[in-house]
Formats: sequence, C-alpha cells, structure tokens
Amino acid sequence: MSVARRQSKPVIPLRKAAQLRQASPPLIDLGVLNERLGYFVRRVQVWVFQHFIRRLSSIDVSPAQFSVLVVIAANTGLSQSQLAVTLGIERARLARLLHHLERRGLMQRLPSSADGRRHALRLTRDGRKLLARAKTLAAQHESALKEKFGSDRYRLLLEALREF
Amino acid sequence: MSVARRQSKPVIPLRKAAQLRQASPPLIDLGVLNERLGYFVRRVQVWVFQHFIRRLSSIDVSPAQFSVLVVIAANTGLSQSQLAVTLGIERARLARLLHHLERRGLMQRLPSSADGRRHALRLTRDGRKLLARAKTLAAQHESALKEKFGSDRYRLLLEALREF
DNA sequence: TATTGTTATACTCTATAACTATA
DNA sequence: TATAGTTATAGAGTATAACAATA
Repeated sequence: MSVARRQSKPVIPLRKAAQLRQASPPLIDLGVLNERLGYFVRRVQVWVFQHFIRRLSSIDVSPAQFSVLVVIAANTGLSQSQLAVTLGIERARLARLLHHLERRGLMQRLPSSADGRRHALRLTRDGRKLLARAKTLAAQHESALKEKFGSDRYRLLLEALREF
Repeated sequence: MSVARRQSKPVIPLRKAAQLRQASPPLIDLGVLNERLGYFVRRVQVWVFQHFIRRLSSIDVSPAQFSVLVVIAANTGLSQSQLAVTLGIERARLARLLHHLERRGLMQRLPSSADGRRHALRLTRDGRKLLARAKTLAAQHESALKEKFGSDRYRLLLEALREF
C-alpha cells in the first residue's frame, strides 16, 4: 500500500476531521446513514486499515500480507486455494500477492507431494522472523483499537462480529 | 464498481466458501487473526459492500455514491469540502465522483453566494427520484444485515460502532 | 498565506476472463 | 470435466502532489 511509505507526516487528521464535523458552523446531517450499520462498519474498517498500515510501515507489511503470513505459519503446507478461501481473497490476487512475498524471501511455494497441481506454502526463516516482528506491531495496533472502544465494548464487538 | 454490472450470475459463493472452510479435510487455523477485531471488521465490511452493490445493481449506485447522495439531500447547498470531511472521502476523489453524478444528471454544482471558491451542491429532480429508489433498496440491504446478526446483536453493534 | 476545487500519478484491491497443467 | 494456479484487463478506491482561483 502506498501509504506505508509515509512514516513521519500524519497526513490524515481523523481527530481533526471529527472536530470539524462537530464544530463547523452548519452542522452536517448524516441523514439515514446514522441508522446504517453498514456505514459505520465501513468507517471503522477504514480507520483500522489506515492505523494498521501506519503501525507496520517500518516493515512494509499490509493487512492482507499480514493475514497471509499468519495463516501460512499456522498451517504449513496448505495450498493457495485453501488460503484464498480461508481469507476471502481472490485466487488471482493471491497469486500476485504470494509472488511478491516470495520475491522478498518471506515464503516458498513447494511442489505438493499429494497433488501435482498444488503448491505447498511455507514461510522461510526470514519470513518467520519478520512475522514475529509484525505480530508485535499488530498487537500494538489492536491495543489501540481496544482502547478506542473500551475493553467491554471491544470484547462485545469481537464476539458479535466473529459470529458473522 | 465493476461488480455492479453483473446482475444475474451469483459469482461469489460466500455460503459455499463458508462451507468449504468448515468442511474441507484439513481445517485451516486462523491463528492470531481469531482474536483480532480488525480482521473481523474487514470481513464484515467486505460482505456489506458486496451485498450492497448487488442489491443496488439495477440502479448502478455504489456505497460511496449512495452516501454522497444521502448527505447532499440532507444538507442542500453544502460544499465539497464539507461533504468530503463528513464522509471521509478525499477531496480529489470526491471531485471525480461528483463529476460522474453530475454527468448522470443526478446533482448540480452551483456557485456559492457566500464564497467564490465554493460550489453549493444540490440534487436535481432526477437525483431525488433516484435517491428515493436507492433508499428503498438500501433499506432491504440493511434488513438482510440485521437478519444475519439478529435484532439484538444488530442494535448492539450499531450503537457500539457509532461511538467510534 | 490558506482554502476550495481540480487534474494527474501511482498503487491497491476487486471482479472477471482466459489460459496451462494436472486430476 | 473439474480443479489449481497463472496472467491480463477494467474499474474502483486510496495517497499524494501540484496547480489555479479565491479568500
């Protein structure tokens, strides 16, 4: 993600935006959006991605890349199809994403012994090392999210959304 | 959105994907993602967009376009900057989005009487008519979302996420 | 100097089709 | 025939810079 490159400048002043939204003279009405769960899910998701990308900018790992590394590490030898279905990523997009991670030396595609069409995915030593660092940063990101919601609401949201 | 054009063919078999995820022989472990609110927010948001786009495909209105039409209708005469800040859309992107809506005859940019730099935004008669239709379809979409979560959890989620 | 709106660039992501090689 | 993986394309969205007009 291109944003991962900007590290020092806080370009998206979300708090300022929130202030303006409340302080600007003619208060803007969200209309029916105020009653739409879909709208607020989108707003929170945008914040999550932006915050995640900034938090992991030093190691240049996007949310999608992180999820791929985590699932490969937890299921060594799985195929691309399995990975794609699990994470809801298109096969075509996953192929390019993995190509990128492979070029960075973070994972390998080995021939599957059981099925000649498949690749067995696994992290390299470098991949495992980077993932360890990524997990630390991602945990910090998640803590920030928990703090924004409060522990009780955070737990409640996690359990409710996981059921989806 | 490109997906808005496909109306008949149910290309993304989310239910089948869910079945595969649970039924495929080697059960895939989400690892640490299972404890990440950010991950599940993303998954729900993807479903929301896909479902919204399909539901409104007959009138070719994307989630972003819908939110823009709703807020203009509820705040006739507001400026592009106000609209951009309110919805968290980049000014640059909003300019093109509005250009598109204007070409479709759904809204107008009038010169602002107060500030020569600003445009005062308003819907045309066609815009108001299309918005009425869009609101009906969007309400159906939201009902489906409510049904997926259950009324209690839906209400709970709406109030929690709105606080963000 | 700062703000409003615009155009442009580069990259990510999604949806889709078409292709190969294997099963 | 169906599946696994690949490449390519089109469109949407995001991040950013630079510009003209106006304040």
